[in-house]
Amino acid sequence: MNKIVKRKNCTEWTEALHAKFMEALQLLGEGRCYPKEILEVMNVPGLTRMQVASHLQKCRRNDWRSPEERKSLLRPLVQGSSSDFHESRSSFKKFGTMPHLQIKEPNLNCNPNNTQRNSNHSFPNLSTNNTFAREESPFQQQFYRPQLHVQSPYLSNFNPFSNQFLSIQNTISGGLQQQQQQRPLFGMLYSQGLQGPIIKNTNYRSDVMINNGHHHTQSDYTLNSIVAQGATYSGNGIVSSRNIRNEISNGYNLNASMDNVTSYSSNATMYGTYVGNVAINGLEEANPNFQQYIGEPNISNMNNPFQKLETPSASLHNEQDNDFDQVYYDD
DNA sequence: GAACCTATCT
DNA sequence: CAGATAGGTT
Repeated sequence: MNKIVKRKNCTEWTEALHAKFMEALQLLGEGRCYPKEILEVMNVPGLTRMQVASHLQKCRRNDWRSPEERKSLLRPLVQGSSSDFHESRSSFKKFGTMPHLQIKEPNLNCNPNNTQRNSNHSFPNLSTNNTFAREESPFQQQFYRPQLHVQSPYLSNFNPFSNQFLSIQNTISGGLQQQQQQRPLFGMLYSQGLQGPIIKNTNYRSDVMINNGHHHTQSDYTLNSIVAQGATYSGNGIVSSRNIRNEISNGYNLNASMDNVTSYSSNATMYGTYVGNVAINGLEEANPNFQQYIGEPNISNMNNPFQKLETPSASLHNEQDNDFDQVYYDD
């Protein structure tokens, strides 16, 4: 007998296979993470689209554990947080369907510019301009369709529960709840209704900065807004990091200073998140003062990664500087 | 009707 | 529990 014969129909998603999967995602870019395409890119003989889809589902929901992880995950550690879980599940359902997105501005370099809108809540302060806010795990973004088209005055809501991903994640670690209250959101004000530069926000520790203005010269496109985001996911040898540094896209400058973002330990269900400062404005260079770095604990073992990211804002350099106004939504 | 997606089953 | 499948949606 040859080994050509398949053992079972049940493919096991090994680290390696998953790695391939992740690679495919990377390759495809945020806009096209669909089972079919992933499958094609992966180009693994026996693999079917449905299998990929299934795996994708798991990953999106953060349900998937690598075989290796499973082993080490033999510890219970349940703290009666199941209720949380269910709660989020319900809302999850509500917003579960993917929005219809339009792909726009393909030339933006910033991959993680996705937007997904699940519901629109109006947000008092920012309603005037085109405001855009979002929250999502970069990691997750990888799995979803990105490149949304952010419609003008548009504000997605900040309720963490509106975001299925977040919900799920929240359930992952107990401490999350608090994070949610921090309103991880940010706003962007586009002078000209640009759709491009959406810097995605990150989940748990997003410090928002909204710059109101006087420091800018109105150049062709001025984006008065500071947003932060960053994340890194690394698993199975795949690291996708978004270090945004003076990225220039479509004529406008994206001055993002952020040092390394987050890290994700292959086992975790989490993505750390780091929030750097991205300043998008007419200025040519990133303002050093602007830099904000939220200390990144080595999140190697993170039962509750978020906890650690909770307070760092207190130590942000920027906090005392007046160069820019910062607004933190900490409660 | 294919591809997606979520939910549910095995 | 991981992965397959059902069944609804786009």
